[in-house]
Amino acid sequence: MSGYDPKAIERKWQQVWAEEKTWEVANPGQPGYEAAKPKSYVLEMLPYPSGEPHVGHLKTYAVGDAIAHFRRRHGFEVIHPMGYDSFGLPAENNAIKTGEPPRAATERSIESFRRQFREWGISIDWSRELATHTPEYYRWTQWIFLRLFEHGLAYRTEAPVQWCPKDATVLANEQVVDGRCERCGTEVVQRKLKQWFFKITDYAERLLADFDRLETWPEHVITMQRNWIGRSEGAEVVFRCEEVGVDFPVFTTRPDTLFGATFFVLAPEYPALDRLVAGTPAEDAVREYVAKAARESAEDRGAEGREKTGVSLGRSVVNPVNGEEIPMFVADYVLMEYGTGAIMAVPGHDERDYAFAKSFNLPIRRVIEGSDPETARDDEGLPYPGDGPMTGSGRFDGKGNRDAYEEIVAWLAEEGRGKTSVNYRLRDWLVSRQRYWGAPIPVVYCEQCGIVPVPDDQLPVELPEVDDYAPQGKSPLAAAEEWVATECPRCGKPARRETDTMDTFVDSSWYFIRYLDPRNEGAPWDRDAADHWLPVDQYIGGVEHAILHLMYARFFAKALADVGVLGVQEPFANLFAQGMITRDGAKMSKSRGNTVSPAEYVERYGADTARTYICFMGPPERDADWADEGVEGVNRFLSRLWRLCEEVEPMSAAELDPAAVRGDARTLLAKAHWAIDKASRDFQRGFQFNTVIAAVMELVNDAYRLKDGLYAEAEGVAAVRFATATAASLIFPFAPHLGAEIWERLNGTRLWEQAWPEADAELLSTDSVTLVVQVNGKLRDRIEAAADAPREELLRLARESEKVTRFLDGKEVVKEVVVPGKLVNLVVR
RNA sequence: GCGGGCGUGAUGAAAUUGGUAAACAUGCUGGCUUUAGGUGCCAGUGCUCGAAAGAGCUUGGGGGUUCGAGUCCCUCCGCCCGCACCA
Repeated sequence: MSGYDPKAIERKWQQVWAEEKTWEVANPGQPGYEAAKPKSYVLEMLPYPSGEPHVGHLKTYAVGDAIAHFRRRHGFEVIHPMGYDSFGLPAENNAIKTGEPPRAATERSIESFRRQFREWGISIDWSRELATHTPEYYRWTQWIFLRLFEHGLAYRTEAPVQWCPKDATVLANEQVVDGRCERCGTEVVQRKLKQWFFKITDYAERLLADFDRLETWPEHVITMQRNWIGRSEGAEVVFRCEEVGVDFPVFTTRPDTLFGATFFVLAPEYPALDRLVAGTPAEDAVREYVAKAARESAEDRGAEGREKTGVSLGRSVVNPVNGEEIPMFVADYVLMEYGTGAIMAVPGHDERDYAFAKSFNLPIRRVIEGSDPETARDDEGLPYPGDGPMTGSGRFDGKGNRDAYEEIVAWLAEEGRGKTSVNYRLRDWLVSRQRYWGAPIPVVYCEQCGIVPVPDDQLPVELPEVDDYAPQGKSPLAAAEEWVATECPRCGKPARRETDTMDTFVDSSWYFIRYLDPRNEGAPWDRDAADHWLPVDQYIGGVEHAILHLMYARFFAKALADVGVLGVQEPFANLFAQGMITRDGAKMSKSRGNTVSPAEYVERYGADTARTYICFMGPPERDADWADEGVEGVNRFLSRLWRLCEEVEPMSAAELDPAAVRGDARTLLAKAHWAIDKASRDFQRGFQFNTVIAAVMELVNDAYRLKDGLYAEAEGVAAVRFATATAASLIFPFAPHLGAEIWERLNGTRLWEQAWPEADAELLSTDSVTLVVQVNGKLRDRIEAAADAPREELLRLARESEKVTRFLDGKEVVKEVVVPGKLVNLVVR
């Protein structure tokens, strides 16, 4: 025996698949298009090519590839493409450090990723490969930008934005975590800058509503997005400052507490603030407070348990429900980004307002009775956030606060002082970056015409070569004078190009559509091709993209549908969020020195072992810790399967008649069909690959136990052959090279062209079954009985058992429970 | 604080509708093969008592429903993830 040689086997099949372009599929209307087959779009999130792929990538593509293979063998025409999210900061930061242009380093990484994906044997349609940093791709990223611009969905405005001093760029809200840059961990600061935004807030409602259109998404991902969008219902109520004649609308979720408002607060960034205090005694104090707030980081401002600070404005507003004048303050616990940047403060029923009122000695008033009868009406139980009857609220007294809520809003609306309102936490998506390595924003600034979009026929706006990649507070593109200086496409006069580039999340928000028609030079995609393949039937990736990428891509699909170039509202019908692979219980990182290099394991054990191990570690959605012993265990199993094949291959076998087979041959055959059944069900039940593989292991174990006896007869040999080929067939989605090799040796055909096996119901059922006998729910014996034995027969057998009678002696059986095929339970007293 | 997830042997984990807890794998122990080591094959391995037969106990803790609970209900504890001065 020559032993399991994964290297030789894997090289052989990878060559076959590459030469024959096995995994390529054609679009409708193209030669080779399979009209009869239902389509299935299986997609893993595209990798950011940096250095070498890591085990996280291996897991994503091992899981996705298993699904792709499974679907193909169920008769689907599976499209399974691959590409690279190749614009981005790491390559650029590397360029700043080493001087090597980002393009060179990126293309080297792509090369390495491509090679390893091939070595892993992933069944990719390479004819559709793309990279987002190529002009052929970002030309269409720019094209999409222009369409959004035309539809008012891309706009430029000056706004306070989050600036990362280290990466020297602004960031989207989603890319700031706890006041720090999501990428490098540096504290962000606020700056006021003119920036490009996408109007994702217009889509807040649809992004929420269309969760209903999704088939299978993990509940927690939906929840995270729902929280992020942060819809809250309430009312907008207008308070007026008579002294200066300005209206201050506020958003509140508690209009029922309006009578309890005892003061009013503006955010430090509130635009009308200057005007309010100019020339008043409060001016200096307010200016100072605002300046101090501006200096503080977002993280410090949001710190937990922070003392409430603020300054009185010396002005007041009128509460529209009772005409009362209440004092105005500026305080940093009110955020300009949320609501209207102003609040009515109800210290009796809001904790934050309560804390502020305590510090500033402001009145605290109860307007809703508490639930505790002892303190329902006095000030002991304040602040009280719950429900109850209204009090101190004029004509609403005695009503439940929920009813009063509706009536107060209706009344305000009549008076023109308020209306129902819905507020979102979601902000518009800030897409400009003051960095080099991204798609240039395709607009031109003309003194005469203003912002002028670059015409479609002048795309792509190519990224110019520059000498210095280091950002100087503005994009390195600004230094490319020749490139910046252009002429206005509208009037022909000298004009300047936009020097910011687009957030890389823009690139990855539509790549899955480009795959469908990747070489199209006249359009981003052919509409028929997109309509045919979309939506993605199964999307696979890490949960770290739950909000950013997945929400942006959902927004893009809707926006593109509105633009009229796409036919789906939701790009990803089913999402599978895989768990992380850890080492020694910790996230892998270079600084920790606990990384696992897939290449090393592929070299030592082969890709089949590495892939199968990853799928065997546990349910793929769960985090799992890498263990070298586990890899060896899986390698041992694949070797066992291989040796079984080598052993039976040369033996002569008889034709098998499943109906006539008896004895061990039948036992093994039945086991094979059990494995088919189990594997098929578990595969579909949430991709429980670990138990699929365990079932194949059981089959191989049984074959080993029975084979020596079976080899005596040609029928027995046939049974072992069948078990071996079945094991190869079932393990194929995880170990495609080994599966294909064994199948070819035993059956002479190509495994991936064979339909997924179906279990023979005849062989799944057995004549006799083992039943458990319990007395008072405790296991006492097991009995063999005919599968169709009647209840009386089962009870007789159970009572006859010696092990059972011991527990029945001197007792009275008060109840007999019989579950056919499972158990008998005798209840005694 | 709000939302979501999880808690089962020495370890990774199984357990379709409530019906044999611990499949499969790792690790460990023993046997066979081998000059030896490794590999390979076979067997054993939840805990306690017991020489054994056997008995009792066991799914984070406590309680409940049921003939029967890892699974359903209540309650408490612990860990992980997301959001968080969001009006």
